[in-house]
Amino acid sequence: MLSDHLQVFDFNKKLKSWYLQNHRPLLWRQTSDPYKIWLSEIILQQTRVAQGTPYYEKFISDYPTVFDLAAADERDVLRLWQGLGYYSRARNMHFTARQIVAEFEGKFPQTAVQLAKLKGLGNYTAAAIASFAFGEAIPAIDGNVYRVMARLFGIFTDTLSNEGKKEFAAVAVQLVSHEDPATYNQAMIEFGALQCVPVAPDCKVCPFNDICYAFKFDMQAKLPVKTKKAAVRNRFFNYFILQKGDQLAMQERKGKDIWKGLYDFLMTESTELVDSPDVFFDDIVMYNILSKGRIREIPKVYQHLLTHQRLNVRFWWVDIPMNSDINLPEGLYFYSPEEIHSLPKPILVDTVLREEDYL
DNA sequence: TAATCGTGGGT
DNA sequence: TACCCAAGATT
Repeated sequence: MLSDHLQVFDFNKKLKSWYLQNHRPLLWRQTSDPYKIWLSEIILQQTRVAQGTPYYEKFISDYPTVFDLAAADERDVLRLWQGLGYYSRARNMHFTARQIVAEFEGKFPQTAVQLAKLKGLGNYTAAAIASFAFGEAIPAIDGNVYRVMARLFGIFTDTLSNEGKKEFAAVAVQLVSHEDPATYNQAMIEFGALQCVPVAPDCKVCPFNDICYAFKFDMQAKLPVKTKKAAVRNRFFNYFILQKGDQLAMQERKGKDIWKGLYDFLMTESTELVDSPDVFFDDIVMYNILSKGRIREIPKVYQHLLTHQRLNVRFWWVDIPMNSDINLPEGLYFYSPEEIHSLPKPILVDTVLREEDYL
């Protein structure tokens, strides 16, 4: 551990020097506008820079200010977010934009404590905005920073445990620069992202290989310590794409399951793969719907991987005659191709519709 | 508090 | 292939 102020001062000096020579010219670093910084931080949660960058550009273009975002429909915000995943980020961001306009006249709170009260902002994001936009001397500890600290100082406490968070935070508070906290936080994050990478870091060229615990004891692969993930569970979805003319029946997903707020089709979930449409007719509700139309061929199985789920999905296309008086279940409506294009959809649904040349 | 929330890239 | 992981937050 860095035991005194002189060592901390020296560490910060070398870190900043490394940063000034090696950092990437990322768009959201060219501004001190808290709205843009906030937007970038939400987008980058659990998301790679390469994947998030085009979304950042789209959002800044469509919603240049917090007022523009607040004035938007949630559906359009989700549509712009489509493909990024973790859609609660978009819903919370939209909610918070409206709160900032309604309660704070469009101005962001300026301290991490105040920022952390907003929906979608936890300790990390609040600290990041507070330091980047307002110069607060508070450490912003993301996954990169956990990794850097764990390796440098040989901290084996689980970074995701409460104990670990306290321990790492205590060390980080000692390290953070009070002269230039914004650059310090950017530098720690960038150092983790570029130099102290998760797999096979090139420690020969690391400016800290003289003091690094992990390098000294060859423990780079063991640090940081993280709890292992829960097992992936298998789920079996049967989607029914009811098509009437050029319109498809879609519905907004509700509840606590995946893809809340996005649009998909009539669906049943089963405990195993369904190979014949016969079983669907056992359910009276499904019978009443399916008997109004004609099921096409038995569709292929798509496997769609989420962090904790493996979805095995069949899309059963059902042609409904134009003169049918079919009554759709609650929440299900026919939409035109143009409307469907503008609806936010899970990437799997979007992919299938494109494959069928529908979108 | 441990489980859950997406998607895509890398190995 | 199967697994890891990526500027975390919420419940």
